[in-house]
This record gives sequence, C-alpha cells and structure tokens, in this order.
Amino acid sequence: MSNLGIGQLAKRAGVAIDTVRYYERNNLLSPSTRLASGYRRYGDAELKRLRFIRRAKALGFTLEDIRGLLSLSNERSVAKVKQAAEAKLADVEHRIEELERIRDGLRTLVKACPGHGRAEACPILNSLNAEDVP
Amino acid sequence: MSNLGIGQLAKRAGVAIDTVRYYERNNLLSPSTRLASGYRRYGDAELKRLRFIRRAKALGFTLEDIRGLLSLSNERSVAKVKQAAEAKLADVEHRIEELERIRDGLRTLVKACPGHGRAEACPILNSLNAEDVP
DNA sequence: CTTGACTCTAGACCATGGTCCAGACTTTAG
DNA sequence: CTAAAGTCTGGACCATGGTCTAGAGTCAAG
Repeated sequence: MSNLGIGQLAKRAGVAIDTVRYYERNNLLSPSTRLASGYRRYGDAELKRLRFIRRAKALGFTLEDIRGLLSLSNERSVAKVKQAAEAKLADVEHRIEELERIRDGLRTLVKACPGHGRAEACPILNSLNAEDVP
Repeated sequence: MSNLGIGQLAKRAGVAIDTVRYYERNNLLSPSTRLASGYRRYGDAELKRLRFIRRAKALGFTLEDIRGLLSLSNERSVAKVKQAAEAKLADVEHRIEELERIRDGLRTLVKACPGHGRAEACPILNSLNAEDVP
C-alpha cells in the first residue's frame, strides 16, 4: 500500500495539487491521515477515489453529481447508481441529438453557399435572419 | 412590427430582464432605439436575435461562440461567412464526437449493471474505480 | 547541518453566466 | 391626478470549478 504526499497523489491521478485541496474543501476527498506536521497522507483508496472523480468528471458529471455517486457507493445502493447513470445517459443523448440537428443545418447551409457574390444570395446569412418559432 | 419594452421582449423570448441587459453589456444584443427617457425599445429583429441566442445557448454554445455566430450576419464578405460557418461546423462535429464517446461509455456501463446487489457487483462503480493509467 | 524541494494555511483572483439591489425616474390605468 | 407597474444605472453578489500567492514550516539528500 502506497503512502503518498499530496504532490505524488496529484501526479498519479493526473490533476493539480490545488485541485486536490479544492476537492477536499468540497468534501470529495480527504487524506487518510496527516503527519504531525499537518502534511496530508493518502493511500490507495484515496488514489482510486480521486481517479474515480476524474473519470466521472470526464463523463460529464458535475462535482455535485460525483458527491452523490460517492455517497451512494458507501450506501451500496446499486439501483440508485444505475438510475443516476441512466439519467446522465439520457441527458447526453439529448444533447447529441440537438447538436446533430445544428450540424445538419450548418452542413446544408455550407453546401448551399456559393462562397462569393452578394450577401443577399448567401443562404447562411438568410438563415440567421429567418423567422423563428417562440 | 412590434415595438417592445425590455420586459415584453424578455417575456416573449423566455429570458429574464436582467439577462437582456447582461447580453447588452456583453455586446450580444442592443435595443433598436431608446426613448427620450432612456427606456430601451426593441423590434422584431431584436426579438429574433434574442431567441437565436437562447436556442444556441441551449445547444451548448458559449456566449462567445454566439457572438461569433451573430457577427456572421454583419460580415460583408460571403467567403468569410462561409469560412466561419465551416469552422463552426467542424467545431460542432467535434463536440458530437466527444459526446458520443461519453454516451458509449455510459451505455456500456448501464447495460452491464444489474441494478441491484452489492456495490462490488456494480460495473459503474467498479469502472469508475478501475486502476487505469491517468 | 544545510539547501532545495515540498507542503501548510488563508485568502485573493479568474472566467462564465447570470441575478439581485437601491434609489431614482417614467409610463400607464383608473 | 394619483398610484401602481415598469425601467433606469451602477455595483454587489452568487455558484461552479478551479488557480495562484504569500509567508511560514517541513522533509530528504548530500
């Protein structure tokens, strides 16, 4: 079992030292112990936990979401964890659909635009000025 | 052509009054005129523009992105407009790809999770706890 | 033991995207 | 005309997720 200082921990997890302390202030991660000097010491559990946080963040969870996930893992409430992941999945899928609509719109405009001539002939400009639905 | 006060405009676009003024401070939207009293007056063009901003924001564009999108319509060079639209298209495509990776990760985890039992059996928690390289 | 690297705390600062407030003035309905 | 509702400005304040600094103390190698 490794016994890491904050710098080593941060390096191994791929985050900044300040971020580790920031997470501590925000109740996401505490050192397993402190030296008499006050230096933080971390073990494998904390390294895992920090990597958990980093990954969950990469998956689009906010720090608050992650606090929730971490506390669920203590409660051993697998159903709730799955629910949270499903909700986040639905959210991500929704955002993809919206972006795909935008992408298709942009593609159509780019294809239709001659790239020269008068502004009134540019479908991109005309589209931005179009009438929208409330 | 409607001639709206800031409250009416905000209401019709579905945003708060303060948000309208905030957008003005940040060069996203100006009133078409002001009354002698200083009261802002908006026309249809501003209402459209504000709705455009709202929708673009809902799609995950930052206000700076939106400033860029909106400035396309001021651009007199059709070639530049087309270029900017192409850049934004590439940007959108990139964002879609990132979200798709996130989506696939979440899907895999959700499928693999039984939704009950001990935490140690939950692949969502286990995956986030996995020991991979930073 | 000394020196350089590391860590401590508290608090300031950053960007983003708002949101709210006070105190004064304007507009509008009755 | 009066009162209520709306708007004005400037500045303070909020949450999120950090990032940086100062000044002091600690640890580890030579």
